Amino acid sequence: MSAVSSTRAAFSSTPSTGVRSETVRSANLAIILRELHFHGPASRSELVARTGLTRSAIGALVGELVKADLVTEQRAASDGSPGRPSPVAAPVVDRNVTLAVDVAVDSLAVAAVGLGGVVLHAERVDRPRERVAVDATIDDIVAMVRRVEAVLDPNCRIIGIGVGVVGLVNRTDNSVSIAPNLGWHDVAFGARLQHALGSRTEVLVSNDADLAALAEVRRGVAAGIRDVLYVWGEVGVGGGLVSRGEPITGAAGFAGEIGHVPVNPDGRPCRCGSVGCWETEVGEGVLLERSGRSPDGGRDAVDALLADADAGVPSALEALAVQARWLGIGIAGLINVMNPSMVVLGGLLGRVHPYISDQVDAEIERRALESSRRGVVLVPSALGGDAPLMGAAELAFERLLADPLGTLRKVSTSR
Amino acid sequence: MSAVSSTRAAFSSTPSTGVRSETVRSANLAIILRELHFHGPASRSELVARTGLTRSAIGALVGELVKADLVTEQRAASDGSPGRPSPVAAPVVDRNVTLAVDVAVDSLAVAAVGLGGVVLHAERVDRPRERVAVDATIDDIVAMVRRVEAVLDPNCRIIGIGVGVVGLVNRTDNSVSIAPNLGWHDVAFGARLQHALGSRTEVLVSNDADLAALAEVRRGVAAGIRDVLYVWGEVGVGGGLVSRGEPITGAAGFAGEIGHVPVNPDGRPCRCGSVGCWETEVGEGVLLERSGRSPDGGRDAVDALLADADAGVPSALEALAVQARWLGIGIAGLINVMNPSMVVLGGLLGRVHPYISDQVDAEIERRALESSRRGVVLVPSALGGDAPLMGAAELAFERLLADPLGTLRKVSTSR
DNA sequence: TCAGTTTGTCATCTTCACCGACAAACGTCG
DNA sequence: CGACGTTTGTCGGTGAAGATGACAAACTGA
Repeated sequence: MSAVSSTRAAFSSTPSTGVRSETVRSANLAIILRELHFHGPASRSELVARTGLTRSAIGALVGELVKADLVTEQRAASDGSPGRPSPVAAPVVDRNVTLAVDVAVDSLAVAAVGLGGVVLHAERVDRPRERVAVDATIDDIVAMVRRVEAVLDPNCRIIGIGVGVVGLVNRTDNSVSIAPNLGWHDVAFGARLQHALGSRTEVLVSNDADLAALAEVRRGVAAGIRDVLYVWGEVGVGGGLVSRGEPITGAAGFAGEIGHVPVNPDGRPCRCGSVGCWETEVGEGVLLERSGRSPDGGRDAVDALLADADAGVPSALEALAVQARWLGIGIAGLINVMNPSMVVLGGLLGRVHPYISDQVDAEIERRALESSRRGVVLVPSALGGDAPLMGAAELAFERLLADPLGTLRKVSTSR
Repeated sequence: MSAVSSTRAAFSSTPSTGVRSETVRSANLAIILRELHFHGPASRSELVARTGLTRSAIGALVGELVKADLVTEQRAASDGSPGRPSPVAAPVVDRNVTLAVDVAVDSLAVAAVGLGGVVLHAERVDRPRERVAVDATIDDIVAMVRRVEAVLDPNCRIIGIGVGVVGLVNRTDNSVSIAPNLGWHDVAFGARLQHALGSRTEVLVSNDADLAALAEVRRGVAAGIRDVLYVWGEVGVGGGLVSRGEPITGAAGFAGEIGHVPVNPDGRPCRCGSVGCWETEVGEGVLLERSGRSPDGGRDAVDALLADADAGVPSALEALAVQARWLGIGIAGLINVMNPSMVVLGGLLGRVHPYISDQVDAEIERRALESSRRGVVLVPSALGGDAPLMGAAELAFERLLADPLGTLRKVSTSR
């Protein structure tokens, strides 16, 4: 079981284990820390209002977090209102840090993200196709992590390490089952990276589209929205499903492979071995092909296509129209399945969407049930290409946010 | 917000509100009551082992449940093991009852279900197409409820009332948005039925496929399995999605309309207005049509078709083969989206499955990603046609199981 | 019948949040 | 500039709930 779900089990809706008063403390500390992490600094009185706890309880809880160096308190700047000013609690950004890693197809990124979601330092390097092997990737990541660590506060704690990988990730053991774009197959990536880093904290690995969805829901366009469908498309199409504010992982963590839903059973063969998968109709390759270009023209070819569309070139408009139809068909099906209140489009699909939004909307209106689609909004991703990286950081923070002091005890002894 | 999610919010993973010691008590009472409701009678020492609470805590908690007449304690039958025997706690079935209602296409069912999931009394009546109007339906339900109530223990409490309807149900206000098979449109069904029954407890309404899924996960073939895809098909196709043991409802409760996922965009028109929805390829109508029968032959025609298949009649086998292909295509897509560990087939699809399981498996193997489908099992429904009714009862129990004493206070004052 | 084992019960302790009184720190008004 | 009202932190006391540990009860088996 992943760390996220296990630490939360104590307070889930069907807890097998009993609740003790100690659990109450940990839950209330978690509430406050989550509040500060996600919504930024807040005065004590704001915390009182939001949690419903008393002033004395909040005082004690914040005090404990301060003692643990997770939170600082500062005098409030006077805002003109009467009464004694309430000190403002803020997360200690510099000394509570997660490392986030993104293993993309042609680039590698590492970031250090402080509590509160502040990016302290980030690096992204392009890399040639020859260096995507597992060992080379791990070597490169370790080197980047060392560079990033050198910049950090020497007294800082590494709370967790989160990794996003373009591929199918088994979240029960942080291994990569298959990553076609990297040529990986059954790699115990989490364990190997952890060993290479010499870290005692578990390296959490997840699918990059799932992490992008997490990032958008936590800090992006979908912040605060509980039922979200995130669709990420470049060469392939992936997705992240969020229900009640929590990502749907599936039994082993493979959920969200929406690019391989059959939409055209007699269509093109897919690299997954099936035929007519959604990504064979909305991926970058077909779009370029339909506009008369080479399917592996890459980003530059897409730019040219969109320029053509701006200029009104018929072949470009036609290719986009076909794209719009299939995009609408796939999204409509997923709306019927999930009934989200927001659909977020990332990657290529986010770039293309402004050109075809009307056609996509029309197709959805035709294909999705009226009840299910009522109130749904389609929006482009807010975090762009760094969404998986930000999601990886959030994944690494989850353990701390679920049980602050308990996690800290483990982190401090692991050094 | 539905009662289920609101009562659980206090202990969900992201509680906005603080946790008090009173909440601890209510959570622990809930744990014990859930244990007894779902897993049957248990000795106190078993409860100690399962919850991790101490003997004294369990004693006090069980005592409180006994005082509330939710639980009885009896001396254990000696089982040959040494030591002082632990009294066995069992739910009080007869006096804690929910009413379950199932509004199906051509029948109506009402049941009284006692705590622990025991069906105390159930009635199902077929009804002609002329009586499906809202008012007639409500009249019939009220009459059936009165008959059922007459059989119950005069001292029993009605804990809740749950209703399943063949149609799209808005769970935020228990209204039926649209039920094509009944000709209903925007009906405040929950409120109207509640008024007609003269009840003060909220009548909870949900989609019948969602409820069938709930029933299968709580007490059927999928008991204890956390990620389940339930596919229910007769004339139309519906579904219930379960992730982490909890049903996925979507933003307004419309999630699970898997029958309207586009699988054949240039296929048959669907009664929903779209084209090539999954149910146009796997519903009862096409299956009969493909075997050379009238599409509205109903259950008898299906029986004849299956008899033909047993006898090896080519047209029947061919129709089933086509059915198998489309069934596999749809399920494969949903496996890629959800990564369940079990797929449950209900209704017609459950009946047909034994005839075509190999072909369906083969299609899934071709269409679903290897990682996602690994370990997935397809099984027919265990509860059959009564699954929605049983699910309605479970829906009605949820409030009590989330906060036993708090709910009881409301129930007792409402009479 | 007696030792061994398991379990219920009871008094006491610890933890944690609530409550109420008081003091501190601010703005405002005369 | 100082008194007043307002808001908020702090501190001691209270109550609820589970943990602890000693002791009694109830069963098995020799």
